[in-house]
Amino acid sequence: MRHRKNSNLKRLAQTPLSDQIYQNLKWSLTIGEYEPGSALSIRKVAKKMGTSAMPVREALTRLASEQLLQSATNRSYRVADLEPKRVADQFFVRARLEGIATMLATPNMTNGQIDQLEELARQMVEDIEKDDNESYILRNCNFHFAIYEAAGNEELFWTIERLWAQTGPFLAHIVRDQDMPEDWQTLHTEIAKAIRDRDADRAAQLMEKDISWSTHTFKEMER
Amino acid sequence: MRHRKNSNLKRLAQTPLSDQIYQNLKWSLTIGEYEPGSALSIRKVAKKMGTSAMPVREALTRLASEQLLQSATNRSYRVADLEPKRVADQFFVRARLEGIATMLATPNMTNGQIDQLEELARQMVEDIEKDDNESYILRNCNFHFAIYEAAGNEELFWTIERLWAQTGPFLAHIVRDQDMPEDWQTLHTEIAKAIRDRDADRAAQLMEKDISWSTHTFKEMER
DNA sequence: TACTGATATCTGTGATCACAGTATTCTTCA
DNA sequence: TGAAGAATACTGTGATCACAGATATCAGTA
Repeated sequence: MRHRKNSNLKRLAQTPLSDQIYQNLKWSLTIGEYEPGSALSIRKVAKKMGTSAMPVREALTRLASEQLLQSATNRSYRVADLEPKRVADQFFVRARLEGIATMLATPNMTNGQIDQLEELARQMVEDIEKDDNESYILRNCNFHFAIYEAAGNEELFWTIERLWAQTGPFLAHIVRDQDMPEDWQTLHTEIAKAIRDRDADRAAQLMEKDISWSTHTFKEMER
Repeated sequence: MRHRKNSNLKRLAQTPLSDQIYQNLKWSLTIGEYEPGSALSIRKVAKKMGTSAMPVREALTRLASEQLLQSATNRSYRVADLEPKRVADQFFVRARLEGIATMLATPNMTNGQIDQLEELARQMVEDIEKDDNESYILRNCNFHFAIYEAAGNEELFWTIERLWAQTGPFLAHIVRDQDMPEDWQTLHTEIAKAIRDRDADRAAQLMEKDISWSTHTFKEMER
């Protein structure tokens, strides 16, 4: 009687366990559920997920391959804990790519989609007032990705998605610990407005501003 | 008597077999050794490498995770064979990122490094005249990466490296089958000159031109 | 000859074990 | 009480097996 113990993850039609675990962990990283530097052991995660070590191991090596996790030799996997310079580099690349994506998206978005952006922006202001960081992080994520999806460039979307997962743990750290600059309250509303006006250059510029604030924060931490 | 049969890959100090295989295959993809669509079976690659299936399997899932390989359910892994639109999207992202990297690199490069660029550009002209495609591909790769390394942004470098591996099989296909436009002979020399003049904008512009030629080629294949 | 259906082979995936390192804990001695 | 060293528990990695689904091969029929 081997195999198939009772498991939390069912074997869904055709999607391998390792994929489910990979997606699962990647999302957790994106929304900052793990602190930078925290350890993830194969067997422990496997126990938590209710599977054998095998699929977890694949998921972790994949995440490490995308530099979301770090792996020293014969040491447990850890959530990447990078030099401030490196994190700033990541935010720099994000700023550029997301600017480009915004420029591409601006003429493509329907008025209905822009309505949703404005609604999200409004709710995010509420989140800040209520000090609800977790909700803010989620809505911020939805806001941005709604735009990038409209850009219509799969490769661009996918690259940005990876960068979000990479910077996720750090951004969450900032949002939770630091005071957010005041214009963050209005920035997302302005972005939605620029898209409404079909002003691609301004939308892209605001988007880069939104992200590069994080860049500056990390460059200052370097000192 | 299990384990450790005679293997082509030695267990080098601290670098896992799966890493070696991963790097090995990734490089092969970058320089276009595999045709898009060709199959890679875990057990066959393992036999060729002289290892068990285990490390090969990790390498292949990692490559698939980075979209260098495709994996249908219960089917063998294949070198990505993408829609022309998707490939064009990849080249678009590459063009932008490599433009940015060139701009960052221009003020950083030493005169000695620029000498090397010019030498490479000169040799590439020879390669075209001698119709030595494989040598051209290698030198082209070295030329570009020498610049991106000088940009001093690890994240940017790494993202571009991944995109090269993704577009590698397609670019090699173009270089081998199509006639290259005439200004390719002089483009790299011009890029080196612009960097020598410390004209970052012009260097970036030329770099984007170099890459976007591939974009247009693939957009035309779409029809 | 052309089509059909059964059989054999090959595919990735998950589980399990063996191993060699690393980290931790616990004991022992001063 | 303190430090040092041995023993134990834990880590990722590689090999091997079991399994189910997909593919290819080949025989038998019309």
